[in-house]
Amino acid sequence: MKTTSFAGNLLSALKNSRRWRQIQLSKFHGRALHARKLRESNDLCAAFSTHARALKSGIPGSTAAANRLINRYVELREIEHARRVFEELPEPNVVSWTSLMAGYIAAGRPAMALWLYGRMRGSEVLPNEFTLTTAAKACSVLADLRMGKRIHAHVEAFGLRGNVVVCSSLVDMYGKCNEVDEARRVFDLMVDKNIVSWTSMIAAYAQSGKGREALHLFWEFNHLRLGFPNHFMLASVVNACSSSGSLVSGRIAHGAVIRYGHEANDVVASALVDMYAKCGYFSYCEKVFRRMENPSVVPYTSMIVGAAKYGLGMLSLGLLEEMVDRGVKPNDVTFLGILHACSHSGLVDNGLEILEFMPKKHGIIPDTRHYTCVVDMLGRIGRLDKAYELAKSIQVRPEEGALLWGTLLSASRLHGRVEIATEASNWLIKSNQQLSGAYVMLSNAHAMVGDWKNAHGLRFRMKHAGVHKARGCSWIEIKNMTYVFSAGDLRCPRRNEVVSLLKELEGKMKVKGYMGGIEGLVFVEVEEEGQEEIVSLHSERLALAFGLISTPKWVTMRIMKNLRMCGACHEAFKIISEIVEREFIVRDVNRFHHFKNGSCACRDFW
DNA sequence: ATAGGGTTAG
Repeated sequence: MKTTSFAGNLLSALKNSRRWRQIQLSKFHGRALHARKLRESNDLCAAFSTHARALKSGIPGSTAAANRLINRYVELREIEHARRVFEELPEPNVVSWTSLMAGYIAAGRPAMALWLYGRMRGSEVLPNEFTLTTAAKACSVLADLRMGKRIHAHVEAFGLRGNVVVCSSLVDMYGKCNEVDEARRVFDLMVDKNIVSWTSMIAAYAQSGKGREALHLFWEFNHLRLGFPNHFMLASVVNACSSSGSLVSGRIAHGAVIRYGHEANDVVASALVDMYAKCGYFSYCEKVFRRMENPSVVPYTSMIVGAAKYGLGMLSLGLLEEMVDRGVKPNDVTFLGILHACSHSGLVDNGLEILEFMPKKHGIIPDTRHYTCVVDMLGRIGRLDKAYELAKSIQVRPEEGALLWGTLLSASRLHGRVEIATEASNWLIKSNQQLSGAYVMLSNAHAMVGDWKNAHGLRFRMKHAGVHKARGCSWIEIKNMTYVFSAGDLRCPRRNEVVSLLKELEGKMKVKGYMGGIEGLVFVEVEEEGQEEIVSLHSERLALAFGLISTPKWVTMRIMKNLRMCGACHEAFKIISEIVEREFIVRDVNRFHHFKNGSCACRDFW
C-alpha cells in the first residue's frame, strides 16, 4: 500500500519538478534547452522512470539498486528525491546511509548529514570508513568541534585510525574547527600519509595564520622527497606566505608554482594575487591578476581589497565596474572590499551610493559587516553623528555587534567624541566583548579631552575587573630578515634613526595631504611585570622619542598604513628598507635570479 | 558511498 501511494506521490513530485516543467515547456514551444540542461533533464527523466518502474512493479528491488538510484538523484542535485528512495527502503545498508549523508553535504545541508548519522547510530547498521569520513566532513563544513570530537572517538572505536582517508578528513576537520594542534596530533600519528594528508595539514596551518609552520611542513614534504607538490598544495603554500606576510617566501613559492607548471590554475593564481597584495608588492599583484584570462569573483575581490590597501580606491571602484561588465557577479565579500576601499580613500559619497545600490543593482543585502564598514567610513572623516545614528539603527545579535561598536568607539576616540565613545564602550562592556579595547579606548577618549579623572578611573575599573591589555606586537620583513617588535620593549637598537625617519615621513605625509588623526593627546601604556603607567604625550611619535614605545616595526607599519592611505606606500617601503639595509647584509641575493628564471627549487626555501 | 586549495570590515 505504502508503495502505491508513494508511486502517486512520485508522480505528483515529478509533475511539480521545476525541471520537468522546463522539459514540458520546451517541448510545447518547440524550443531547445541548453545542451547541458537538456541532458540533465533527460537524466532526471531516466531516474524518475527507473524509480517509478521499481515502485509500480511492487517488487522491492535490491538495496544495491536503490543505492544506485539514491546516488543518481544526488548527482542530479535532487536530494529530496534521494531521500524518498531512502525512506522507502525496508533495509538501508551502510552505503544507503552514507550516500544520503554525502548528498546532504553536497546540497549544502551538512547539519542534516549529522542528523542522519545520529539516526544511523540508533539503527543496527554500523558505520564504516566511508561513513565516518563523510561525518567528519560535515563537522568540518559546520566547524562543529564537539561533534567532530565524537566522530574522532568513533574512528578510534571502530579501529580506523590507520585509514589514510579517514585520518586526513580528521586533520581537515580539526583545522577547520581552529584546533590546529589537535590536527597536528592526528597528522603525526598517521603511519600512511599521502599528498592529501600533507595538504590538509599545511592548509590548516595556513588558514589559522601559522604561515611559518605551514612553510616548514612544506619544506619537510620536499625534503623527504615524497613527490611533487600539486596545485592544491601550492595554493596553500602561497596562502601561508600571505598569512606570514613574507614576500621572500612568497616569491619563492611563486617560483615553485612556475616550476611545477601550475601558473594557469585559477585558485593558485588567486592566491598569488592575494599574496602579492598582502606582502606589499602591488605591481606584481596587478601583473599576476592581469595575466589571468577570465578572473572569477575571488581574484577580482582580492584585487579590489589589494588596491584599497594601497589607497587606490578609484581603482577598486573601476574593478567593480569592470567585473560587472564582464558578467562576473560580485558577492558579499566583494562589497566588503569595495566599502573598505571607499572608507580608506575618503570616497564617502561613492560608498554611500554603493550601499544603496548593493541590493537593488546587485542583489546583495548588506549585513552587519557592510554597515560596520560604512560606520568606519563615516567615523573616519568625522561624521560621527551619522555613524552613530547608523550603528543604532542596525539590529545586531550581541555576538555580532562587537566589531560595529568597536569601530564606532575607535572613531569617536579619534575625534574626541566622549559621549559616543562612552555609549559604545558600555555596549562592549555589557556584552562582555573586547573588554580591554573598550576600557583603554574610552579611557583614552577621556584623556584626549583632558578629563584625567575619568581616564584614571577607567584604568582603575579595568584593573579591578581583572581585564588585561595584551601587549601589541608586530613584525616587518625587509629583504631576507624579519624584524619583530613588541610594545613596551625598550631594546630598540636604532631609536634615534627611527625617530628622524618618522619625522621625515610625517613631513612627506603632510605634503601628500594626509592629516594625521592623532595630533592631540594619546595614551601610552607601559606594562612591565604588572607595572602600569599612564602618560600623556603630544603624539605617538613623541612617545617613541621618549622611549615609551620602542617599536620601529609597530610604528613603521602604522606609518606605512597612513602612507598607503595617501598612496605613498612605495616611498615608505623604500625609506625603511634603506635604513635597515645599511646594517644588515642581504643574504643569498641569487635566489631572486633563480626565481626570475622560473627554476627555483623548493628546497631553496630557507 | 569517503579526504585537500584562493577573497572577508576595526
